[in-house]
Amino acid sequence: MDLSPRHRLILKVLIDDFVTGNRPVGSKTLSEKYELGVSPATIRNVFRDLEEAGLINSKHHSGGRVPTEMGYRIYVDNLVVLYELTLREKQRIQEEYLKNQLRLEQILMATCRVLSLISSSAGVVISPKKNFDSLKHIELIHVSGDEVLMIIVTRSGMVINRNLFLDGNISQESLYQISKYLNANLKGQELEDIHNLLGGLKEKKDGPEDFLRIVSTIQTGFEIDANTESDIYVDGLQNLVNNLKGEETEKLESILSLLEDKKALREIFSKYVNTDGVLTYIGERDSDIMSGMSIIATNYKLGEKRIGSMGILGPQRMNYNKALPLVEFTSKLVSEMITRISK
Amino acid sequence: MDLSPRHRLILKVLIDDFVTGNRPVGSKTLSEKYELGVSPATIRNVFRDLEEAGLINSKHHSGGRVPTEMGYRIYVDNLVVLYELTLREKQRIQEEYLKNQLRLEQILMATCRVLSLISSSAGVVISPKKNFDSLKHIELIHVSGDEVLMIIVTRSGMVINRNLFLDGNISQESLYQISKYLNANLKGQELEDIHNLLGGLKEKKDGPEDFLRIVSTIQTGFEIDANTESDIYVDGLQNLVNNLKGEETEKLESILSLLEDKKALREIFSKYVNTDGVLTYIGERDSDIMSGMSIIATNYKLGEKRIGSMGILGPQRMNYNKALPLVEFTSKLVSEMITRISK
DNA sequence: AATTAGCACTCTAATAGTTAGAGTGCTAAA
DNA sequence: TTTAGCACTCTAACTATTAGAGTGCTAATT
Repeated sequence: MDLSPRHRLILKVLIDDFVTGNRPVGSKTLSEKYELGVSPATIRNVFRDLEEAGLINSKHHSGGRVPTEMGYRIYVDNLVVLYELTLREKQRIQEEYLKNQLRLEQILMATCRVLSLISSSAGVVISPKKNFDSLKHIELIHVSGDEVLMIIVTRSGMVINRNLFLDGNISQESLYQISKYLNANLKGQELEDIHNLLGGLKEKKDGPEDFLRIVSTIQTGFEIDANTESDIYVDGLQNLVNNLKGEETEKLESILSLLEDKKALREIFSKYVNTDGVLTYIGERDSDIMSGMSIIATNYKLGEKRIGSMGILGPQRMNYNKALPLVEFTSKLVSEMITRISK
Repeated sequence: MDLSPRHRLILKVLIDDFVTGNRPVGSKTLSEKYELGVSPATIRNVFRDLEEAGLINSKHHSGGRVPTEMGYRIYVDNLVVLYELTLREKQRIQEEYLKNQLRLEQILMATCRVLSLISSSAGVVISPKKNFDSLKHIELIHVSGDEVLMIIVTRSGMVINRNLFLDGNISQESLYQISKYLNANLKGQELEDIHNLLGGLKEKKDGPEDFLRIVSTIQTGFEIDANTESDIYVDGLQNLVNNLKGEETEKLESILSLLEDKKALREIFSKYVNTDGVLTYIGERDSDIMSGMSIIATNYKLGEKRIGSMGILGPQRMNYNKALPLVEFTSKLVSEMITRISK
């Protein structure tokens, strides 16, 4: 399936045109609108080849051609000429961050807003995976009776609250001592490792007496389920309505329920945390929910460490040439900001 | 504009029918479908009166009648016969809560889900107003250098985190002492009052020396902006798509952006916090954003105190007879649960 | 006096027919 | 290998037509 330069060119302009105009593209229009140097008849011949290769499609006998998922795949991987964000656009993005830049939560929210605003699709940002974040501070607070509030501050700036229930009463004084001990010994470790470490200390009975009495409970506080314990930010739903205008409303409904289903969304986006570069997922025809839709996503980092994922979700027919650089640029910016505030 | 019983009856069945069938209602259908004991001609006469009174409308000369906002108003206030939730429905609601019932956040989320599921509209829940919540526990934690994390646990179960920056360094020991002092003196007070109290202590230089040194900063931590500091839960967006199917997509777009605009949403719903009973807002023709839509909302309580608001947002043409009891029942349930967990 | 039957009229939504425009594949010529 | 030419196809837009439901008015009925 190696394509000649002409085949590639024609596939590219076909997709460019389809993405802009949202209607099937015919040989005549293509030759008139773009200076391809070949006649419609030649284009038709190329179309035939592309159709045989499964890269384009036509719904009706004389209805013009439309890219298939595979066509988009080739386009995104090889053909798209990335648009360079203008200075104005970059400024606009940066301004959005300047409004409130102190807290992690606000940075992520702004990121989501930026993604949706500039791409005219839905922006999605998943907060850092907590289990790989590292401990900045821990504190145990006696709330009432046998109830203890455990506060974990992580390096990336998240604050995790846990309600723990002990077997018996414990004084705030003891809790202070235990907090002190925990901070001295665990600071800087990843939360997931801490869970294991605590297991070890429990086994070896290593540590102050008060601490050993409640170590099991504390350990459960460090059980972090990556699948339920990250926040998800979604923005720009109205863009989806706009983009899917005219298509069946069921599509819109199913996408909206996907975007409301935190668990499913997390599952979809989580795979981008641990892969570098901006990736494009193009919904397949048979997988009902994402059919006709694409996701452009990447990760963001704290220092050199990939901690979360972000991206945009829009119709397959979207401006990849702008969306890809947007996601890339924004992710770098977020990473910088997060790295800065964690110092 | 006092309506005879017959006028009221006909307005009621007209709206009942329109809400169910979503198409304009004519005199003949009405007389055939319902046993009104009068002929179509009589119904037509009644229609004329109702039309003169501004309660119903017809878009085209022979296009059947449709209720106006005023018509809905009368219907909701005087005519609707409330549906009694079946035992099954009540059970279903309670089950939704049983899945995760420990934390306030989860209760509110479940409430939102219930509202949207059963009403087939969008559910909206606003978390408790923080400034009227009362203090259960406060703790100051030294994070690094001059940065202090202030944790406030409220009676209703919320945990508020604040990053404070002091003028100079302070030891964790001092912070423990200050926390102790604050808990001893402020526990049980409303957060807003605490802000004022701290001002008084600052004036009078009343309290331990360490405390007075940072009282101003602590005070700023209690500045709570009710307009930005409550969480909002929204669920059931796909229902809106379904309900507004067939209408212009602009409506859907504007409603979705409203639901994404936390500030606006909060503004709309906040007025229900301090009024008792289930209220119905019926969007007016000229106010663009809510035209064609209705809100059914009420508050929920901690003990006897109204602390937050909740409700559903759907098309004007909705099942008021079911929506109203749903909101009422659910709000009572939430109030009970919140009251229980705060003990 | 209130209600209803009858009637002529109106409007929508569904159906079918027509046509211009864009697109197609194939063949033969360049 | 490319292109011109041609016969054919399909859609979307437009027009007619019609059945069905609804209306207001008037005169008859209760």
